[in-house]
Amino acid sequence: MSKNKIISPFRPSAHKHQDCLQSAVKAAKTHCDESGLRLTPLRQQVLELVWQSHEPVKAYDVLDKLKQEHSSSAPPTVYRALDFLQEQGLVHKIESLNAYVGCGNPENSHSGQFFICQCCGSVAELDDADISRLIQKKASQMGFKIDDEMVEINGHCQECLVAGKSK
Amino acid sequence: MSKNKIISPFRPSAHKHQDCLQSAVKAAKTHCDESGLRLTPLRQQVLELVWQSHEPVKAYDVLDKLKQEHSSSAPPTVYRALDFLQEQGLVHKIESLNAYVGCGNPENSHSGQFFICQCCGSVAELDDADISRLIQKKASQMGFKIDDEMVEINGHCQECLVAGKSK
DNA sequence: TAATAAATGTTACATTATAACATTGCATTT
DNA sequence: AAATGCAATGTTATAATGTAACATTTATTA
Repeated sequence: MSKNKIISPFRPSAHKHQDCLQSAVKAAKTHCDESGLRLTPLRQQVLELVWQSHEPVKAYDVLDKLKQEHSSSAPPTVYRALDFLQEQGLVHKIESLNAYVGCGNPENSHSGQFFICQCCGSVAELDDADISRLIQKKASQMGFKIDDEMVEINGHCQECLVAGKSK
Repeated sequence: MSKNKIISPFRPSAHKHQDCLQSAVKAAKTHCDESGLRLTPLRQQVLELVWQSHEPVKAYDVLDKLKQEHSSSAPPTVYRALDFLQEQGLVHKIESLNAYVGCGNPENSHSGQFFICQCCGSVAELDDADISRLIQKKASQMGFKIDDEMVEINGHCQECLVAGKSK
């Protein structure tokens, strides 16, 4: 499989998002089954809430929605579920936004490169071996050993540019 | 001038840090003079506190130290100064740490790539054109227009690796 | 079934950051 | 020098993000 892949592209605003959500849940179930881990109803619900869109969502927004069906929810409820999902590569945290976004390819562990549209708020995720390799090379030149990469790029996606939005 | 440069290298633990601090303050003064901006005593003091080391410092740690000489300080005092210094490229925020680090090259505006040692906490900053160019190329392929890049790499620096620390 | 571990509930609090309005200080014009 | 305007700082309060610590419940296994 190519390592230069688009994990989650920018989506046309009218795409059939239900499919994204369903395949994410299915992948999560498969992953957890194979790893002997429990995708509990709570964890699945948090995963689904994160996958409500391709925009990163805030922990406290997830909490608010969670409370509607599950009144005992509190901050630790959400943070624990998000921590679990992150550890399993099912969601990523966008550090520059303090927000979380679903991962479209939990099969392969990766840190990902994120392109964040400041106009529509959507995020596209790449897992691009060229970028990783180059960063790795630069690190080696300094004698630096990489544990984890964070690449978050802010800008404007094609759809917003074409629409002439500027925000 | 080469664009592939190390803005701030990892420093030997015993380097003469006073020189780093002094040249940072001098560069800041020059920059503000040339731009008609005011490096007020407060802003300079915050800059100096950020430059106490090559480790990112937390806003509230800056605040605690500031209070010792300047008892009226409050969170907005520090955040305003940090915002000013960031806008002028005199400090960078490390998003993954919610912490701030001095910039060794405020002359040229840049977003920088940061290598963070999880052992000693030090940060090295690159402004590497190869990395920027590659990210730019990948963005173009998606029709994405970049406004700002954040690259934060966690790992272990050479000095810590040699010393066999693992933390 | 009892023991254990994992997950969730619950309360409290720590950390990070900003809003809103008041005051002060500096620069320019008169 | 006085009046004006704007930038900077002071001040209070609160919002937003995240965690510690311990109790309880649920699932798994001995």
